[in-house]
Amino acid sequence: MARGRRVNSSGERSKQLLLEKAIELFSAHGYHQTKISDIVKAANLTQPTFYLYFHSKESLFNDLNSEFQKSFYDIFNGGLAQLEGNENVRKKMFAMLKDILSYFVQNPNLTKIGFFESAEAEEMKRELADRLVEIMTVHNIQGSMLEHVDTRIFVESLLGSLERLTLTKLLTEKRTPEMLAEDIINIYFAEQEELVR
Amino acid sequence: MARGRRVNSSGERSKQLLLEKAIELFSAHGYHQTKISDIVKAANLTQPTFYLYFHSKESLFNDLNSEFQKSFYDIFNGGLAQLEGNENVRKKMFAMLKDILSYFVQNPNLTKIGFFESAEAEEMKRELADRLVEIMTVHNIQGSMLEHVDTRIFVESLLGSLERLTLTKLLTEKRTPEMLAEDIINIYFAEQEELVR
Amino acid sequence: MARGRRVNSSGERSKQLLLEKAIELFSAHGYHQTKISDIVKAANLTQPTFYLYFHSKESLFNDLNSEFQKSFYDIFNGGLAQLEGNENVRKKMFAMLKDILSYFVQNPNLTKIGFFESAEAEEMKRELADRLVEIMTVHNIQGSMLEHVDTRIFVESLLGSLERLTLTKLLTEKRTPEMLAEDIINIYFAEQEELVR
Amino acid sequence: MARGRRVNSSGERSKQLLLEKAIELFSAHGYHQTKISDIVKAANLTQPTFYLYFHSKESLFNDLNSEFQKSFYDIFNGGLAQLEGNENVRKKMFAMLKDILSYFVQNPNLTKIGFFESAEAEEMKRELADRLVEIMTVHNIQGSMLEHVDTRIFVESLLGSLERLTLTKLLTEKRTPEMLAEDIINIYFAEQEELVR
DNA sequence: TATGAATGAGGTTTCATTCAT
DNA sequence: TATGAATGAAACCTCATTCAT
Repeated sequence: MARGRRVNSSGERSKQLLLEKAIELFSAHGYHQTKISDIVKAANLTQPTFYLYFHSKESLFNDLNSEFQKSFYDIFNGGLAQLEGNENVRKKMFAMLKDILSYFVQNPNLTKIGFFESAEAEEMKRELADRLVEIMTVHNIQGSMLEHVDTRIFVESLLGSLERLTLTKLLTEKRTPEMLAEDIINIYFAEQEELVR
Repeated sequence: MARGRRVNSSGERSKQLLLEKAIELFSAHGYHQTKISDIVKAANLTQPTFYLYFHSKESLFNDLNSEFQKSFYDIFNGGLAQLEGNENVRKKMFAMLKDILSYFVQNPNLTKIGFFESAEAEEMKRELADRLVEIMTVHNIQGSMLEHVDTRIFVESLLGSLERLTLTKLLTEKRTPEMLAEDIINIYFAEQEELVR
Repeated sequence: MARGRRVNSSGERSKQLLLEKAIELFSAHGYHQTKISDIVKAANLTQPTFYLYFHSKESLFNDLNSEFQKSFYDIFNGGLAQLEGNENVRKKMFAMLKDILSYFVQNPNLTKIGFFESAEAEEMKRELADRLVEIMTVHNIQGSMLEHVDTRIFVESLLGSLERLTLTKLLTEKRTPEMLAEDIINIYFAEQEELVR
Repeated sequence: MARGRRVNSSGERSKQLLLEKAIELFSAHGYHQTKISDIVKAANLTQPTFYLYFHSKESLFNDLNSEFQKSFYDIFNGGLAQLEGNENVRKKMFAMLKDILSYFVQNPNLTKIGFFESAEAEEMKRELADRLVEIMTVHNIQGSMLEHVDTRIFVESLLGSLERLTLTKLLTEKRTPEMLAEDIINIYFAEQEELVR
């Protein structure tokens, strides 16, 4: 390939392309198995071009992770805000789950990176769990039938379900966010006369 | 500097040591971030010694994974065999979970590798889920309260809970296998007059 | 984004700017640590513009070096011409040194490049020394007190003093050309009844 | 070249070889123009071998520089200690210079690196000059004929002479340490009845 | 059995330079 | 005249693996 600018080339487009390919490859094969050479090959560009738009492989990965986390926190915090107050917990939980899962389907590869691949994902989930436990404790939420289960356990279990169902049912498009949110609600907040006591 | 066989050295001992350190490091930092040099350093041996006992880094990892899978399948299949027949499902499930979790606590690092790190883990879990779904369907198991939840979803959710609780509660020794098995049973098989119909 | 010729731009101005910045940066950080990207950034221009005016990084550096050498040779040769004849050597030497040092202070960065940085500087100094030795020998100049010192050594020593004093006292503006010329004369041509014999 | 250990190879020897070649090349072409590939090629080894013995190109260079500086400081401080007290300054100066120059001839390439190439060289020389000025001031040393020259200037001039004569006469083996030390003494400490006042 | 010594292969990153506009 | 966009070439460095002892 000759040196210099290509016909019809655009920086914005190239950067976008690299970003897309990076997300695809990172999510498909993980950080270590994705080489810069893979990314630029997929984008039909060369390695120096990568460094025109990104500082380093690591920083690109971190940026992607941050992007995910930011969006996720926004949605999660929005949902949590609704949860305060103890009526209609079931409905509110459903709404929050649906929002989260909707974001996931709309950004499947970013989700794989930020929710499953990155080192920071685990910390984020721990925080998540902490917040949920707190809210549930303060507002005295938890299905009556689960009265024998510690709230912390309840929450971690739910998180695990969310993780696995996302991976196997949502991102494989076997189920929609709505369906999955309903499933989870059915499992963790079985319908009852009164959810709180 | 001295070379050759060390006094008091035994091949088996060296191999065992390398195995242990490899398990520790792979489980702690993952495959790619664990270098052969790290393993042998931890074992106080040298790199060529590694190749005396293992064909390659990859094959060692695969061996460890296989070891885990074999044990796991044994336990799982044992449990499944009990499950056939539809009385006392709750108890049998509890027993199976307890067995699995017991194996996990006894082999925490191998579990991290074989259940969480390896590429084959996912496939194994898929199989697991398949078998569980099959059994549950054939024997018509599933709590009445979950009648609105598809069996496949139910099973994947349970698997997710198992994963996450193992990681956050069992391997951190915050909960025993018994406790955790009970928790899961309480969540997924809430006590009822009759579990099956 | 806008491309093409800027309003108010003039080729000469851009070239001059690049030249200035290049001199600054080459003199401050040396050839290898000065990147084209640094130069154009400092000049608020872009890399291709650099190649509009200069053939390459190396050729620019060489040009700068040549510019210095040319000026230097002019001054030096002028001074040498005066030196022919053996009266008033002290005064003539002083004048020559002052002229050289004046040029140095007026072109501090170019001096750093052409007198200290460039590979050719050494060759130039060798020539310089040769010429000085020749003149001094032919005209039988050299302080009586230094009768035990070989002329070549005398000259190289003086050159070394010139180098170091330029670097540490002149270019740091701790001393004027006049002062420094006098200092050197005082060291190398201590006042005597008769300078020559 | 086949992989693995070569016949008759020795780590000590390889390291030494690399060190030698590195010193040669760094001193001949400077830091930036000396590639690791050059060094290992000269040593008939491969690049990874370099990293078996040195942490990085930069650290190797720094090590070499430090080695020079340490030796130099030792010699210099030894010389300075002798200088305290004001009799026989001429002799003591001669001795010190001879020691320094002797070290230089014995380590010509290291000298080029540590005294002429490294960034730290300048700082070292500044310190050197400071110490000399201090000693000369305190002990009231300085040739009578140089009474019109500021001590600082005197010292910097001497240092410049030392630099240049080292480069052009000593390292080219045109003059021995003894001869050069004498030359410098003759220039800067012209014989007199009394050196101090 | 074990190690000292070495390397093939390949990774990330940098930089001077060039093309298309 | 000037720039946005791109790349060839090559630098430093790492790691799994292997040979000679």
